Amino acid sequence: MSIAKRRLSPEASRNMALAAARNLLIETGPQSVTLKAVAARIGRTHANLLHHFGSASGLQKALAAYLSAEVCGMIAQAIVKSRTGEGTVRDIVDLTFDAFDKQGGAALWSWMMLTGNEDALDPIVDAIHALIDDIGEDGHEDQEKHDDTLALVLMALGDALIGERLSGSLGLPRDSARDMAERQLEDALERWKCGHEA
Amino acid sequence: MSIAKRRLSPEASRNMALAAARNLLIETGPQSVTLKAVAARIGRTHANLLHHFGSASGLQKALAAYLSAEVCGMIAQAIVKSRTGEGTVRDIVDLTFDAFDKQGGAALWSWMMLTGNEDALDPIVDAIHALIDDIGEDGHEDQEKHDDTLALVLMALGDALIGERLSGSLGLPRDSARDMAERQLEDALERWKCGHEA
DNA sequence: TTCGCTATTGACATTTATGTTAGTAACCTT
DNA sequence: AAGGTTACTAACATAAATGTCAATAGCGAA
Repeated sequence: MSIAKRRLSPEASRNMALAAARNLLIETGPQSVTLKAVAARIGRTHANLLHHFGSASGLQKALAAYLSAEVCGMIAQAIVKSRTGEGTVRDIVDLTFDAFDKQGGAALWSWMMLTGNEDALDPIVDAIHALIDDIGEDGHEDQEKHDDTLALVLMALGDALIGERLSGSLGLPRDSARDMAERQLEDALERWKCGHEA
Repeated sequence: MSIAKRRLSPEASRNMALAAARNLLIETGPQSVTLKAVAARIGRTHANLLHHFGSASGLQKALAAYLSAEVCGMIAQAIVKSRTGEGTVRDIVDLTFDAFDKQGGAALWSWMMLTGNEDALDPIVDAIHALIDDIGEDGHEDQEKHDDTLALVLMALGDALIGERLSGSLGLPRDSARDMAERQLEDALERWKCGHEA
């Protein structure tokens, strides 16, 4: 029927759709990431998205993988810089918090958990695993290291969800949680170093 | 028409509905807390809930207030016990974590934030405010006190959402996050005490 | 007992998200 | 240029959630 649009490669179509979905997620929340809304952003129909992703949950899973890759790439860079002395511990904290907040990680992941779609979180868990192996001064895998990473991630997630609301109400500066996380991570790095030297 | 059920007082009806809604929230997540599902649990129709709560978002707000009261009452008790020496710091941590996890606080709270329903969170924020005034040995209101409370709450929220998934994948025991929170809160209490004596 | 109030319901309307299908046309290969 | 593959669309179908409304009947008050 009528005027068919210019054809895109399946990859280009998927990437455009995923970028649009991510922006939609960040701007207006997970519940607004619908086939119709995403399609409208890239000038297609929702049937087109079903063609490329198979189903709505297929789009969700693809979005999870897409966000994981994007976000973990950023954090990995910060860690590398930190190890070579170019970056600070605070950079790691900021990038982790941003990944959950500004990048939409918290919205996506908590939505997945709350809707029982836990499988979609596999890529991000794998990515965190990889980050833990990279973080710190060397490759040893202490229990402590996992503990401290867990605490950092949990605080980042919590902060992205309710940090603004809560710190505002308590009269705290917006980056109060980041300050706490920074302190804790610095203590942790110190501990790891000593433990290794001993 | 036909067979009308036995009439309940508005309060009894509301309380039954709210308890059902809370259980539904805990068991199957926020998206399953619909008028129809809640009504089915108490043997009524969804039109009945609309009669009592005005709208679906009215039910949500009432649920938020209901959960806040229930949960904060528990935590407040733990704090009182802790001050009289009957309870431990760990009790406070456990109750806070349970409030978000087993009591459904995290599901409700993050659901409200993600759906842009932030107003419904007022009662919880107020309750946290009240708790902060109670916590610790005395009534002084240091910045630090707020900081540490914020960290505790954020970790509890994060843990409720993805703690099981993440700690499991990292090979950590399930209560790893609680252990960390306990340590931090003990340090904090020590700091507050010293600051006050000085 | 009678009367008024209202808790309760069934039937209907609306909106929205997801999914299906057949047909069209753009692009690549030959 | 011809033909096949498939990206793309419109139209339809379906299911679920919310909301409206008139009618019924339980329950307390007079």
